[in-house]
Amino acid sequence: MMNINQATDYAFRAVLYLARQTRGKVVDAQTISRSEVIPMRFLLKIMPSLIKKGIIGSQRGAGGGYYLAEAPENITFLDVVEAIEGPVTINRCLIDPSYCSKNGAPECMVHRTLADIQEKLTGELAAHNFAELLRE
Amino acid sequence: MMNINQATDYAFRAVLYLARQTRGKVVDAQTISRSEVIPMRFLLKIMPSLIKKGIIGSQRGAGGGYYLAEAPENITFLDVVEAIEGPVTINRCLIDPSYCSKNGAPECMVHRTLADIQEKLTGELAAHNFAELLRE
DNA sequence: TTAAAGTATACCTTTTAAGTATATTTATTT
DNA sequence: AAATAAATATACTTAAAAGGTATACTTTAA
Repeated sequence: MMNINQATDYAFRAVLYLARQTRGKVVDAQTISRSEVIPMRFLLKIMPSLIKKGIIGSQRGAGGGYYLAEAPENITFLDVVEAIEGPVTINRCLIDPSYCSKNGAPECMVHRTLADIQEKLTGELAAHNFAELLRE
Repeated sequence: MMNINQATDYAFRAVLYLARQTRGKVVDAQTISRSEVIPMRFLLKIMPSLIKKGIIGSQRGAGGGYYLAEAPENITFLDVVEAIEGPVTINRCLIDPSYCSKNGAPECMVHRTLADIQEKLTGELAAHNFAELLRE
């Protein structure tokens, strides 16, 4: 079905939640979990991926939590998808030619067309940022 | 990773194989399986989905096989994806609101943006047909 | 009428998704 | 300095989906 996974869906909501706070405000995991109806433990597991990408930051210890590390207009949908799922690849043969059962026939037309479609998709994901979500 | 599955990849290659034959030619499953390096039994399982969509047709009995049921220019990538995987939905909340753990908050911004992205993706899939693959 | 095809089902095995649990580290507060 | 609140690291579990295989059956040309 070509869909994003649940973790990514939760990540979108967590980032949007932080984007709605006053800039730099630190919010603990439990508050985000309750507000966005995301299983607490699961949220705790995906947050480090967003941190590694530089989308959010964290403050450890009592009174700690998470905060937005970038301006909302600089965080795109592509950033979040890549943070959680890694590079977007609509067909594995596009990253690993050995994956193809025809052994990466170099002149594969299907491959080329999928590469084109994939490029359009990533472009579209990159075209949407979180500032836009705050406005509407 | 937002990728199509293996069955769809095989289906693309099977359809392209038939599109390369002289119009209406009947080719048996084993020949397609060998030429395109697709596991025979697996190919046999996915072909009925392409038939239901009207993309290919079949001839049963001795000397039977499969043939293209449409002109290549009328078969799009979207047709094949939908035949095998059903409707393209990048997030399940887009087809089933009850799926959302926030219970389909009607004014969900993430939802709206994903719907937009999905529309662009299906448009892109529909913009590529098999006649185009024959030319290059 | 027999053999070569596709069809229908059902099964199996591996991987991935989704979520849970435990122990540990960090840092604030008292 | 101790207690406590919070994130982090790691490992485990369960369920579903992906990918493929096997068997029995139906159709039809030769």
